[in-house]
Amino acid sequence: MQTQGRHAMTNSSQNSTKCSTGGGALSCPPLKTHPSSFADVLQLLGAEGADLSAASQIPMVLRRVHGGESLAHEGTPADALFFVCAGTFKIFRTNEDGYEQVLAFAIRGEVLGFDALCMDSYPTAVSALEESSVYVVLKRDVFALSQLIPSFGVALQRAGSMTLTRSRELVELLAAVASEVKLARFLIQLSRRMAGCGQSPRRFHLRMGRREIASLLGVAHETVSRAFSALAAMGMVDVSDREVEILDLDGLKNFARSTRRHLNESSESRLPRPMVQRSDTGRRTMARALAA
Amino acid sequence: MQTQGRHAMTNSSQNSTKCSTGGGALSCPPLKTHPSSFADVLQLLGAEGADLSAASQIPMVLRRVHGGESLAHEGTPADALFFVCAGTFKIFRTNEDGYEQVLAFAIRGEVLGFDALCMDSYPTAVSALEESSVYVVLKRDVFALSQLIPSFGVALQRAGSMTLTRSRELVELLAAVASEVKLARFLIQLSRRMAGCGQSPRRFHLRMGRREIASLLGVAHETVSRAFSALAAMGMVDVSDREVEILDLDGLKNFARSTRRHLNESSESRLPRPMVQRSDTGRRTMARALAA
DNA sequence: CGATCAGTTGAAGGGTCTCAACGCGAGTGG
DNA sequence: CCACTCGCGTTGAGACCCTTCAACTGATCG
Repeated sequence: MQTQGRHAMTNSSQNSTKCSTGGGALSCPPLKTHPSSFADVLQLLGAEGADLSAASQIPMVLRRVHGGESLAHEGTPADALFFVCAGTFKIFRTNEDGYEQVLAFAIRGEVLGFDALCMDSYPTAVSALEESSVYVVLKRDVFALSQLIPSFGVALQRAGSMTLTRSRELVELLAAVASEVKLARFLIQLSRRMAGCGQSPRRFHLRMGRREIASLLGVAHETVSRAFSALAAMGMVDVSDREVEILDLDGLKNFARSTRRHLNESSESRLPRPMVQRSDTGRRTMARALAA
Repeated sequence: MQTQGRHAMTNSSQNSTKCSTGGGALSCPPLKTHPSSFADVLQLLGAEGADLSAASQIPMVLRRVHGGESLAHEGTPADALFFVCAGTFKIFRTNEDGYEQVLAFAIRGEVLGFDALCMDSYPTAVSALEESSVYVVLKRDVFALSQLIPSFGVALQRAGSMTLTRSRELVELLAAVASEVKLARFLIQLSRRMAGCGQSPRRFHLRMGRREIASLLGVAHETVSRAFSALAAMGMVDVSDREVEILDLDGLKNFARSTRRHLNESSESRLPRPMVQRSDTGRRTMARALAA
């Protein structure tokens, strides 16, 4: 689907700060109230249903979020937690220079605002990249909810733990590789997450622009563009604007293993490496060789 | 204190994989058992004491960890959660090439193994950088403990949230700056965390080596060394091996604000920068000018 | 005391940033 | 309807920061 042209999402995924509501997390029209919402959230987070008749007085609404709309603003009072039901979100911070640093992308099943549990205001901003929906839980209700529905507390812990794992994977991605390898790892992570949501792991539509990917990966957006071209020239992927198809997943995974130092300081190397030769970095050579 | 020479911690902070216990988190001699341990942990995490007489059958021990010893190995079954009571830890992953990617450092008050809550085996390894101690809580007891001592569950959530916030700050650090700025931001974060533990925010002893800092920051260790020299030449810090003194915290913070693009896509620049001239990137110029 | 390792510094090369130009699509308003 | 504007994505060219290799110092340890 989505056979529309190049910038189909342009009008909705532009610079945020548009039609955001800011405060008042429950101020949007609730499409659904609490009879089965708890069950939905628990299923969303991968937990088994339990005695969820207890918490009938605690509000939990499904909120619809338009593309470009903000769920949370950096520095504003943090009153709610969100569970992504559908759509895509970006988590970011805005520098005082105006530079937008993307910290993560979130899709179905993930929790938003978990980093605000330990403080009074949101440390990061959240905005939707497309038409999305989230379950809203007020922070002041989290404790009671965890008491009344124990599996909710467990599921919340698991979701937070998962978010931390994702963030650590991102650190690993950012810290020690060349730009094409960064992009390859990013695509693999994305592919895994899409598969976890029942989507195709080989072919998907990027909800974010090149600039946002570049911000996440810590490179210039031109470099992301060049990296896409390089991966395509290597036959790993097929890219047409935001439509991505992974042609050679094994090759991509193998390429994503490239490290910065091809010969590192571990003296007694556990696995001897016979194929790397001196006087050549190896990674760029590998890319060029495969591209030729 | 610690007037010893350059590599005082060498024998204890060397390559890990030494006297690690691996499995069996409770297999070390417990120095203390549960009467007041819960109160200690709650205070450690910044929560107020509560009805902690309920959970007298749940084991919670204070485990001593020697420098270089591992608390968790990547991929081994995850059975426990740890709360740092004293000392310093590094969280890292080892690439199949043997390259050690540091993901975070942890000090007093932080939780270790939170990312393992959502899976069966530890996704990251943890080892001590110095003589340290942690409270050990078995994963299978976390649920019961949260039920019996509600403030424990809240404190655990807060600790996880804090860890996620730290990880996001690290992503921000890694993603978009030059090496000296990276180091400056790293030092500022470290300073803040030291202050949070009651230590001096201006003068402290680095528990980790240049290679480990370099791995965290995603640069070569020589670059870290040069960045230290550059910050010292700018008069920001005074560095003698692992002893660091921050001389000009305001200047350091100001310098840490430097972004990659000195003229970014925000049209109306709020702070005009008069000293940068064309045909020069500006950040290196700034460093050299201050160093001269 | 030789070996080893952490840390520093220098020199050369290359990958990335930055600036620039171009094509393209969408929205706007004449 | 169509020029116009705007933003996204791509590609090229030059400058430069970082990586890599190398050598050196100093300290620890067997």
